Amino acid sequence: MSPARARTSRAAIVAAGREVLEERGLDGVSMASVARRVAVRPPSLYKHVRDRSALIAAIATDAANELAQAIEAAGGADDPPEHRLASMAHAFREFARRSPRATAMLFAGLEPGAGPSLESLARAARPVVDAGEALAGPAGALPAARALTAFAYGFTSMEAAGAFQLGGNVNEAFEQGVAALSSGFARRA
Amino acid sequence: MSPARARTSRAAIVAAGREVLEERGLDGVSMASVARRVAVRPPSLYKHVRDRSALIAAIATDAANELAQAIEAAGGADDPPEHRLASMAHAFREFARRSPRATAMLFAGLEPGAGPSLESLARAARPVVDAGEALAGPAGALPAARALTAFAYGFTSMEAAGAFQLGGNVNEAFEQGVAALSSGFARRA
DNA sequence: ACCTGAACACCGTTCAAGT
DNA sequence: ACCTGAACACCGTTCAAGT
Repeated sequence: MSPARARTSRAAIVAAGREVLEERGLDGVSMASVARRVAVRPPSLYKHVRDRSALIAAIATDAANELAQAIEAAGGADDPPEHRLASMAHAFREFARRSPRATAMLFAGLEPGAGPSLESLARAARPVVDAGEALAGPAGALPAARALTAFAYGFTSMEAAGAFQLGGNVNEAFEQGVAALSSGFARRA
Repeated sequence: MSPARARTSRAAIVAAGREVLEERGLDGVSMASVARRVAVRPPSLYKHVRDRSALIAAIATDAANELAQAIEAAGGADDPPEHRLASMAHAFREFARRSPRATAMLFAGLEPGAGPSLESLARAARPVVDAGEALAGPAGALPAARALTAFAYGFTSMEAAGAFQLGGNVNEAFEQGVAALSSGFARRA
């Protein structure tokens, strides 16, 4: 009559997984560590996620959706496209600083099946492509969006990895890169 | 009098590790799989590398040195800096296509201690900074080099991850991105 | 001086048994 | 319907014993 009530949920498991990911890295996201955090034994997780790689994929998709939301919020105004792109690039960088390891998961080519869902990534890409079209016209939209996304991701990823060891003003390099790409693609419109 | 002669070497182990890395991914680089490839039992590896994370770091450093060589070769001529930068960006992209998983290791922020040596990365960065200085002057050299490296890395990483799903001409986006960054930073010189 | 088998702790996963 | 302990295969690592 009272079959065992759920003591956790898929959402709680994914959220716990994201915490562990940022604290201990991807290797630290074990079924044991996540189960401990939601106060359950490891085998119980299999009632909510298929296996560890499905859990990793769910964590990545969760992060992608949060990123999409941040980018939508930043790109919504009807400013000139250069401003929207700069503001989305900033939002991306802030997300990457909050969630560096999740950001790496979104782009850095995990094993097939362990990455975020394509829909969640497409949702994050849409506002960038829209602003790219406003900037560079229909033909230039996709290359412009790709270049800006690649730049923002590459930059923040190197930043998170501590790759900028030579001093200098890192913020300025980011600003100038975004500005250079914007004006470079705009000219071709 | 004839103590056991070495049946393998650190170099052979690192080379085997790089093969396994590209074939099966980072998770596939186990002490067991690498030992099998060099025809030795797992415990023997510990005579040549401290532990698995030191092996991963050695694989990353090996890849960084190969990348540095490719970039040095591409950036050597005394062409105008725009040409040198474009040619180094192409060399980077070719390396990333040959060794996609190693490339991800070089930039995508592994756990501390598992990344490539800083010297090997600095060696790869040097020719880019030099060309950046020729393009943008002493003050603009570092931002220009960082922006171009971030772009090239981000782009090839997304390419390897299959992130460019929307069709269109991917090569063209890469070319245009490099050109936009070059001219954007040159103008500020 | 390096290689090996045995051993240990740990993890992902399955499954029968609980409630 | 979900949770659990027990069990299995696998991996990283150590170490004493071989040559």
